[in-house]
Amino acid sequence: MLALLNVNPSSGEPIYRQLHDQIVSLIVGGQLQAEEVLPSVRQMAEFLAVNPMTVSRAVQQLVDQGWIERRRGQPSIVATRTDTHTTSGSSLLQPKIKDLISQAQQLGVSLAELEVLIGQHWQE
Amino acid sequence: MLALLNVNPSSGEPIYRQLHDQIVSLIVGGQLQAEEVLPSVRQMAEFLAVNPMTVSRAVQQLVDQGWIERRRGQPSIVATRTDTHTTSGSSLLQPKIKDLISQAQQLGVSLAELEVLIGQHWQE
Amino acid sequence: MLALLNVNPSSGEPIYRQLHDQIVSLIVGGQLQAEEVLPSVRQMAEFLAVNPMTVSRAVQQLVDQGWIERRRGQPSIVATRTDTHTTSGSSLLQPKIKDLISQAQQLGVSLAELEVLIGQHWQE
Amino acid sequence: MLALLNVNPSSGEPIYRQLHDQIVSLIVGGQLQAEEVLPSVRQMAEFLAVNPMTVSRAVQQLVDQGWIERRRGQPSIVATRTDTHTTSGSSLLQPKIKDLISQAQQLGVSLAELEVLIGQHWQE
DNA sequence: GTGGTCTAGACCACA
DNA sequence: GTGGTCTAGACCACA
Repeated sequence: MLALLNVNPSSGEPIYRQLHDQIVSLIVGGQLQAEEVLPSVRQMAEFLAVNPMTVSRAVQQLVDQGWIERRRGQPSIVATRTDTHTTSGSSLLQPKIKDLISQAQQLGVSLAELEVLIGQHWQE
Repeated sequence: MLALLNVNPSSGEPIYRQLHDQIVSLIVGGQLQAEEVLPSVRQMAEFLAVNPMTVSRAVQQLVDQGWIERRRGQPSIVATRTDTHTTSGSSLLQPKIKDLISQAQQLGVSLAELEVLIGQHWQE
Repeated sequence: MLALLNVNPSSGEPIYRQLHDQIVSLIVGGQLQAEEVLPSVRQMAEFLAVNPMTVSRAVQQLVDQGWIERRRGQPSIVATRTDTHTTSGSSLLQPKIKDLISQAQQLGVSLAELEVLIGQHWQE
Repeated sequence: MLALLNVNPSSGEPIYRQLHDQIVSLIVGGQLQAEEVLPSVRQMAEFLAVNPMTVSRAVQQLVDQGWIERRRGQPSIVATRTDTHTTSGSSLLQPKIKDLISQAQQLGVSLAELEVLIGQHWQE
């Protein structure tokens, strides 16, 4: 599963947030199944070449939000499906969609034009 | 023109950038014509209830990028159209489109689904 | 407001959690009003003689849970009343009450006895 | 007796302590009689689906505190009643009562309200 | 001035 | 082995 993670320290996005979002995506996307064991914080930190605290912070948020369960002294696991997880992938996209649409409308770009633009970039 | 501006201080996006992007959009979208007079920094700051420094920073960037011209002792105006402005609306959308697509793909959302989602939000 | 805070580093309870719980109690208890400005992280850290990161962590959680709003470059404020805040004081007590009752019942202590015990300790 | 035990690994309370407190409660509450034979560490661990080391740690503490007696090659038993055990149920409740009261007072919940809340949860 | 991020390193509790 | 907490200190973005 480590191989599915990657992080860009020089992106504007904080590392802990990149990691958080990636793991959420993996869970919602189905690459990570409920009850599946996660690599330890130290393993992820070493693999990504970042400080364990940074990884821990991402994991902490995932726990707070109910995506991950920590078990004392044992590796963490993907939480069993609950209300939180009913989140469909599409609802995660919503903020970005709204943001894009409001900019497009302000620019006078039509829905049709926008869909063409998206189609063009989809393949890359 | 003030009425066209609005800003969300609790959004993740820095205020100065929100303001900058909105003004660019207004120019590219045609709501702001070349040579049109802009409100003063103070007026905008008061209207938006933000710190004048913040407005100033947005305006400074717009000047640096050639969107706005400052004239000694007189109100600033939208710059006369030059190379810089040939920017089409669609190229301004590009970063957000790329960002959206990469998240959608990670979530396993198909292009068709994405277009449906966008269609749904377009009307609001 | 600083004077309302205090923290015991040698308690088993993590400092950041003590602080978190105290601030929630102050909000729910009404000592902190909505929109009220909070001391800065650095001020609290200095007053409590703990590391700013520790304070920051408590505040971060409060933000995540909607109790506090952070505003870029400006002091944080108690969030305007929302769903989150509808929490009555009594619902915050619930976990401890349940825990106490289950131990009492296991010990064969009756409800009446338990209430006497609580009455005895209340004055102290 | 196994059926009287249960443990919640995702509770904040360490498992070994949950187990310890439960067994003490069973002894003080009279469900476990003096000289009564206890299940082996392995049996308890298997039944509760926890690490045997964890059970062992709880049992060790019970031995240290005189609640349980270990006998070479034979199952452990509940210790014969001695001074240690004169502990009344109510004194075991004391820490939790104090903790609950201090939180209630900070939240501005009155003694009367608290007793109503406890009454409500008692039946469940 | 405000808060946010990250690191390195120490030390602890739990299983 | 696992994760949790805390510190000291550096550096950055925003208002």
